[in-house]
Amino acid sequence: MTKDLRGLADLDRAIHEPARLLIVTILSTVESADFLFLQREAGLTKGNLSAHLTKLEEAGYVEIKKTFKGKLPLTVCKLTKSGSKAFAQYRQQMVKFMSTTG
Amino acid sequence: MTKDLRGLADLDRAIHEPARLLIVTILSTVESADFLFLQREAGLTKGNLSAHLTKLEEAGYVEIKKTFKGKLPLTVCKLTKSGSKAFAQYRQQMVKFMSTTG
DNA sequence: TAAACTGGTTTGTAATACAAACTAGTTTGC
DNA sequence: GCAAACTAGTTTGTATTACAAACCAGTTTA
Repeated sequence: MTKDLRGLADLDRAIHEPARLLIVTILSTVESADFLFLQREAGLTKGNLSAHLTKLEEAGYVEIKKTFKGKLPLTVCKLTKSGSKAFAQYRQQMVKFMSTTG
Repeated sequence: MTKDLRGLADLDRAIHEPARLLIVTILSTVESADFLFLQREAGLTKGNLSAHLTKLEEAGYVEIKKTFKGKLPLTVCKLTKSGSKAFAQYRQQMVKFMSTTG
């Protein structure tokens, strides 16, 4: 397994951005997560989180379901199959390029 | 070694950007590199490379020496001590967060 | 019934990545 | 000898972005 460093230029930008990387990493550890949980966990402002979730949704990586908990809105997010795959590949690339052995 | 995922938000953005991550990774494999070598190796346009090198220099991560090879300009770049350290830490973080074990 | 709160989205703005256009000097062709 | 083409970069213009402040629709509290 050789490192063609140029592969670094092809990193998936939808995932690579730190805030989204954090969101996706969190989502990869749970079955699903609601908006406020993600906000607390990631430490993002609502506006910022909302924007990043929209990007991830547009990329097809996160599925967003709007429902209600009692009378209040509830936004539930989960990684799609495609999102899981993309994240797995991103991790593989990163570990490959960043590990010292090689 | 526990993963506090929030650490992902603190990734060094001077390094994290893909083009710069590529540049820094290349520089970490050589003692020094001139502008055109970096351009070929990284596959960046001159303008883009120039801008990224300036950023890395401003961050104190790359030292840029302008000299001449014969009569033509020669720009030689190398990682500073601080740059090497920052890159090592970046890699550590990334491997820590992206490895599946844990 | 108005004020404050909840769970978000939209909007404005500053920073960024990028390539095209430019610059300063050099070599080549005629 | 001088214009045209080339070298090695830098600066400038633009489109995209990340981000938080302002906003919004509905709900609870006073």
